[in-house]
Amino acid sequence: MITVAVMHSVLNATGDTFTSPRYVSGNPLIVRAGGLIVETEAYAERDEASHTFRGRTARNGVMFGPGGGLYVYFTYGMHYCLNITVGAEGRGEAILIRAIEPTAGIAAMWQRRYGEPLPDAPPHKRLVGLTNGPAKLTQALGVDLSFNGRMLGEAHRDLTTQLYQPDKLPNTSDIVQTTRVGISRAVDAPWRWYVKDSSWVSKR
DNA sequence: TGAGCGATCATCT
DNA sequence: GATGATCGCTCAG
Repeated sequence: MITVAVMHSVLNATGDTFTSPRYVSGNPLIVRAGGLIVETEAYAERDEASHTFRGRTARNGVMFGPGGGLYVYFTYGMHYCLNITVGAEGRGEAILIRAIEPTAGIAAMWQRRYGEPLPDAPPHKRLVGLTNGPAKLTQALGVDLSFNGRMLGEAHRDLTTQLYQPDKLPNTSDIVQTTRVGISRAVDAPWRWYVKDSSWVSKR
């Protein structure tokens, strides 16, 4: 239930100071970027696929914190992934944000992802590629290890969630529940959810 | 269009 | 020393 609630939220991030010659004339801007969460995975404490399965370590300590914390980890030598803790303090539970549908700060996300200004007529395929994966969205939002251990809504380089048009929430029938991606253990646990009709879902 | 694979390093065994 | 909650490029079909 918590996972589905997270999926009904908009994720916003105030990334690093960002300068683009196209949008800024001489002065750097703080850019707020974000999007509707359209794909998530849940990881529980006694879950073989979870970082918390073997107990608390220096790396996964944030996952044992109170709900609403940000657990960011570095993987494959080059990627960051973002989780939001959801369990009570002492329980290693979190939700991996796997994809968002951009709603704000698209120019900033484009610059971060592709290293170039947003073109006048951006190809749909590249718009989707901005944030249709856990490491893609962290790159687009400017999320790195400096966010690890912070709480949602914390000031300065913060990350927040808010309900997206509460009167227009998608029906639960529009949400698909299925197995998680890219794991080698507990592969049958149906702990991934995504918005059925969103182009930004990483894998169907 | 999909399979295969290299990149690259923190973390854990 | 091995592995990984990934991504993007290349190549074959």
